[in-house]
Amino acid sequence: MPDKKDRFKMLLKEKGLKVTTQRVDILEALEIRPDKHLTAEEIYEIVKEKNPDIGLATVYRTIQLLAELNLIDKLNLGDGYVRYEIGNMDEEQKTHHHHHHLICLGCGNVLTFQGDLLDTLEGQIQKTMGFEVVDHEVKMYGYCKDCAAERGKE
Amino acid sequence: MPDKKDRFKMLLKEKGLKVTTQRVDILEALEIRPDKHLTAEEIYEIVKEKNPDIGLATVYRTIQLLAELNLIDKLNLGDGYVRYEIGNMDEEQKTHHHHHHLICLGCGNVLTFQGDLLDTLEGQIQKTMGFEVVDHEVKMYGYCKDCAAERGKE
DNA sequence: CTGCGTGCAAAACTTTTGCACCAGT
DNA sequence: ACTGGTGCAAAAGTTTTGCACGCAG
Repeated sequence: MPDKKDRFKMLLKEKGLKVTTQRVDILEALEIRPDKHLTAEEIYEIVKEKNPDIGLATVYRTIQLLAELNLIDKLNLGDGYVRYEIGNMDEEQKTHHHHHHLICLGCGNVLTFQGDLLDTLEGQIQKTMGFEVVDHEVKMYGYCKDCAAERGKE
Repeated sequence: MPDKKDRFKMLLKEKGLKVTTQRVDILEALEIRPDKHLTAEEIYEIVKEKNPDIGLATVYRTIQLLAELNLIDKLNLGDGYVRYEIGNMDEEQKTHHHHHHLICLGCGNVLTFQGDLLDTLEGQIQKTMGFEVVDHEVKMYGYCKDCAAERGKE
């Protein structure tokens, strides 16, 4: 895949916006982080290591920009923080995200899964209710393999 | 179905908690309202019509209580407000809620649907990933029948 | 140069908490 | 009476906004 940073820079130029170090740093933070699902504050802390002068307001403003450009997805785990993750869709596939999350009630980890069954469900909704589905978000709460085993022992 | 208010009062007594007018008023507000999915502030406004002296803090405290008793469900539409709706489950069926919402991007209405297909999906997740699903929440964004028709015209 | 973007601080907003008073049991 | 509940106001916490300065184009 083409580097996400390049795509970002391209989009900025297209729209007559400026490519600043802060904006690139913030995208990088989201890209590098393996555990994903970062809050604004977490992104701020990461970027500050490299660029201590950055302001939290800039993080919020850039996050909003990135979401508008469909480069990142908003995600709400219900813990009071809004979280963000890099979108994993292809170039032009701007619609239909893949927000399928398994949230472990034991360790708090968030896994992702690919649900092709959702398409069937959407077809059903379209037919029975006339509701035209554009995007969806699915959250499953439960226990991951390890935590389920741990609980089984007790 | 047995009156939800009676069930609430019963549960309160069981736990040695008090049945106050405020608590009953708040449950009533959630029960009466047809459009459901109310924010704390909205509940506050509704109850204030009947009991102008109520405080917003009491609404928050009661909401928390009702959620703990599984009488209402938390719901996050991603618009910055936490919302609440009366649970539609049977007496003892405390696990596995039915948070299946269709959110219309046109008119903003929120519809509900019953998704039996989700069970299939859960079985698949259990098998392939060893993740034990306890509860789930599904949100579909799109256009309801009316709004889809409206958009078709243009 | 021109104007968009940034940092800082203050504001805005939702939700929580401390405390004195009040009401249900 | 006792104890938990309420209202008010202040606090806490996240996100937004106004403004002067600085940097990208």
